[in-house]
Amino acid sequence: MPAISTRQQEILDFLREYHTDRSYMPSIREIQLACGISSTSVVDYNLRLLERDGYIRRDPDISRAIELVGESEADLVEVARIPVLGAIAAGEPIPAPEAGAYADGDHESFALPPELTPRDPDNLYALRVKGYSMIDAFVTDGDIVVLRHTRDARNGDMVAAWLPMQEEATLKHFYLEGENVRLMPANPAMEPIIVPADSVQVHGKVVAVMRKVAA
Amino acid sequence: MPAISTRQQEILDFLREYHTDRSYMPSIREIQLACGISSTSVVDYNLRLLERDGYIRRDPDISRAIELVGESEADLVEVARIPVLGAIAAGEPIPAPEAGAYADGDHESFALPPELTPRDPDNLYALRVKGYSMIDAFVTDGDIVVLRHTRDARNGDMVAAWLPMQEEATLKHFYLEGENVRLMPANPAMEPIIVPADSVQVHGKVVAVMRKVAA
DNA sequence: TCTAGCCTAGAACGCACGTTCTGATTACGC
DNA sequence: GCGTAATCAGAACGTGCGTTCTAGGCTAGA
Repeated sequence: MPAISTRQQEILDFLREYHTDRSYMPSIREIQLACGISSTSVVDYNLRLLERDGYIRRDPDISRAIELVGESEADLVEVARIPVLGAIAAGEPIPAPEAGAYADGDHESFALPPELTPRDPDNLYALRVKGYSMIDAFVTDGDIVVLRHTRDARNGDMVAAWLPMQEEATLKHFYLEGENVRLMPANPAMEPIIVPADSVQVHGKVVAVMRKVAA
Repeated sequence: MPAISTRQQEILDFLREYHTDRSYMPSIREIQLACGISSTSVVDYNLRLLERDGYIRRDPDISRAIELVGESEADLVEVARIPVLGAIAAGEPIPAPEAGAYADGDHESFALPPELTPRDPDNLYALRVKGYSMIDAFVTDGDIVVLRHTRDARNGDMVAAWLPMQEEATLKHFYLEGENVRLMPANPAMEPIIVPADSVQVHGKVVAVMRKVAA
């Protein structure tokens, strides 16, 4: 792209600023006023140059029909925003995903990249993993686990389970075996937990794991 | 939000469609034409209702100044797109992040959520983890590791290293100890690799890990 | 049947706004 | 200097476009 004059740069900046505020583009005369330009023809002249150099696109005879090309839109990806309800740690209760929390509560939110988003992005929430009690499942302290809220897990699912008797929360693989539920660590060196099915509360199944490594 | 008539729904749909195409809003008469409405006053009337019910916002006397409220913009987040250069597996060479690959090559790309993006989002690339040779670092088969390309790692960094002598690639913690480099697994049950510093090529340090759990 | 409210028509009004025309001013190479 | 091109001024023109006025067709309840 060719270099542009300070005036053109000024116009371009104003376009960006105006658009983010109002979501539509300024008129010629508004540009004139904002940039301290004396005539509409000067604005038109500079817009013409900006269009020739590929910075903007214009539709003739249409009001405010200026498009900023090549920027923003390409880097803007629609992502699912999911609430981070809290932390999951062995021994602490799992925060309940109360109704309405999914939309936009006062919770911290997290942008899940499209590549990791399941087909059905509803009822998703995230928990921050606390402690080192689930390293057997490649999940360690500080990780963010993304869960879909569900009460009935299928065999093999990795679930956030709450054991009311033991007052313990864990992240384990879920297996229903007759009357009992086996909560299975991924590490053969650790023992599975086997409890009656009615003394386990499944709060959700893990659909994604993310971790930021300390720089 | 109150229910809206089919005509209002039709207008709303057209607004969305038109805006995604042209990035500005249609005029009253364009809406009239597209929705098969006989009069501009009917369009204005319905737009008035849509505004009253909170679906859109309008600026009076300004052409095409219709904003769709509550949607899209809030869910659009600027994310860093990073290229997935290939896979890292023990025994296979690490794909070289050739110059220009960061921008937008023909590589698959991945949207890194802002929460996991480092301050400096340059020189980032991603590798798909193949095999189970790094489970000691909470990284398992199928994971996506995000790395920043760098040649000099600092002690404790988790790096993608290439050992030309052994023809082996690994993901390990890096420690420089005098003349030697110790590549340290996170699991005490596994032995560290100690090699001369000049026979190790650091290709990058891990800044994030992500995993999609099979549904 | 009358009336009230909701929705639709058609046309006209008038400002908003893109465009264009004629010059003036500045910048730059010779 | 001089000439050409680039940039800027000011004004006028024509139309795009929001707005409004009047009025007609619905349906429902009194």
